[in-house]
Amino acid sequence: MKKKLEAREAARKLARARKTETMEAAIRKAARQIPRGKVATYGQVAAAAGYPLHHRQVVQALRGAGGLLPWQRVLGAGGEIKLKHEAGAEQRFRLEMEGVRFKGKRVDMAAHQHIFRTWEL
DNA sequence: ATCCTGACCCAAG
DNA sequence: GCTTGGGCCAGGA
Repeated sequence: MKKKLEAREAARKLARARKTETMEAAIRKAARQIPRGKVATYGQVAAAAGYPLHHRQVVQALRGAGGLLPWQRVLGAGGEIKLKHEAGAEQRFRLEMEGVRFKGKRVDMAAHQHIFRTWEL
């Protein structure tokens, strides 16, 4: 009885997990395309992954994947770093190490914005 | 099912 | 530059 319910619950959970995994995988794939010295916005990464309007999930994906991704190359609209305090300082530091130049508080997007290759979608 | 939250985005004033 | 309001979406309590 109870066992059956548990099994069903587990299956449901798995299906959900796999679904989101696909989306996150696509997002990670897109994020990985950003080369050193280049950057992209959350919205662009989401769109490049095939999920426009899912900029928020990009955050989830980046947080989850942790150090396996060039998370520092993903910025908010206008080239703004959206992280706070220490994390934000580290992101800026990492980018500067890659040669990314800042215009005040924002990244010089005109010079460093990565153009995603549409045929890789 | 509802409510809240988040490394968001954008147009207005 | 600023704040405000509205829109978007998935995940967790």
